[in-house]
Amino acid sequence: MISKALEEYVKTMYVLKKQNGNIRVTDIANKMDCTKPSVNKALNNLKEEKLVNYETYGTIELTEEGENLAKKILEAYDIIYLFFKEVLNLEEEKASKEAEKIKSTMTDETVNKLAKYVHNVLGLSNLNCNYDINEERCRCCIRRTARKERI
Amino acid sequence: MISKALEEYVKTMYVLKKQNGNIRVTDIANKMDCTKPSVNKALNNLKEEKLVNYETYGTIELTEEGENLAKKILEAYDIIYLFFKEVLNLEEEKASKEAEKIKSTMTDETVNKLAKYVHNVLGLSNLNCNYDINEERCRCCIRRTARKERI
DNA sequence: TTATAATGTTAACCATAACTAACAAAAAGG
DNA sequence: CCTTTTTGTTAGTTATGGTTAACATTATAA
Repeated sequence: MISKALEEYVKTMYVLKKQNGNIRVTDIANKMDCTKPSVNKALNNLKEEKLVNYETYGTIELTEEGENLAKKILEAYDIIYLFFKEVLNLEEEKASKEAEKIKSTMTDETVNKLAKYVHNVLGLSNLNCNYDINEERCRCCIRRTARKERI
Repeated sequence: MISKALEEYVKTMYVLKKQNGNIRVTDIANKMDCTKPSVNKALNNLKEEKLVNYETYGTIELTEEGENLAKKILEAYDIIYLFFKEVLNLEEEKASKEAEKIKSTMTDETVNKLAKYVHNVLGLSNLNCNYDINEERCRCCIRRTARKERI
C-alpha cells in the first residue's frame, strides 16, 4: 500500500493529463502547492512502485496501474463529496475539503456502500444500482456530474 | 493544530483514565501498540502543547484542554461509527476501522451535521435534536450507547 | 545559433514519528 | 533493607515527506 501523500500525486497527475494532455513537474508542484524537488522525489518513489513511467528529463506518464489508482481515488472523492453536499447539506467548499481528507482512507467496500446509499437517498434510486468503482460511468446517474464539477 | 498522531495519544490517555483511574506510559504503549520511548516523546510534545501535565517519573494527567480534545475525538468517532454501522450497514469491525481513520479529520460542523442526520435516519428522530459535540450527553439518544460499546 | 528563460534534478537539511539499545528510577518481594 | 523486577527515560537510528540552494538541461526568442 502506498502512502496517502503519494496517492495525492497520482491523482494530481491524472487530472493534469486530462486537462493539459501532458504531465509536468512544475504543474504538479503548482497544483499541489509544493516545490519541484518534492515532486521529483515523489516521482522516483512512484516509479519504484510502477505507478509512473518516466526517465530523467523525460515525459511523465501514469502506468495503467497508476491510472486505475487515480480513478479509484477520484471516484471515492466524488461519492463522498456528494454525500456531504447533497445529503448533509454542507457548503460546496466544505464538502470538498472534507471529501479530500477522507477519500484516501476508505476501503472500496465502504465507498461502494456509500455510493449506493447516496444514490438511493437522492431519489436517483434504483435499488439495483450497478455502481462499481472500476467502471467508467455509473449507469444510473451521479458520477459524471460530480466528476465534471471538480475537474 | 496538533497532529493526528498526538491526538491519538490524547484519546488513549482519556480512555485509560476512565478505565484505570490513572495513566501510565506502559499502558499507553500497550493500547497503542507502540514502544515506551514513543509514548515518552509524545508526552513531552503534549506537555509543550499544554494538553498534558506531567513531570519526569511523575503522574500523567490530561489538562482540561486535553480532556476536551479527547471528548471531541471520541464524540466524532461515536457518530461516524454509528453512521457506518447502522446507516451503511458495515460490519462492526469495519465500521470501527473506518471511523478510526476519519474521526480526526472532520470539522466540528461536519460532525454535528452528521450526528443530526444519523439521529433522524435512525428514527430517533427529533428534528430539534440538541446534539452538541461539547455536551456530556446527547439529549435524545444515541451518544451514550455508542460510547459504552467502545470503551 | 547562441544567450536567456523556464524547467527539472541533485544535494543537504529539517521535522515528525516511529524504532532499538542502554540506562535510571521506583516498586515489590524476600 | 537490599535485590530484583517493572516502569520510565535518554540517546542514537530510520523512514517519510517536506524544504532551500545550487546546478543541469531543455526550450524560446533575438
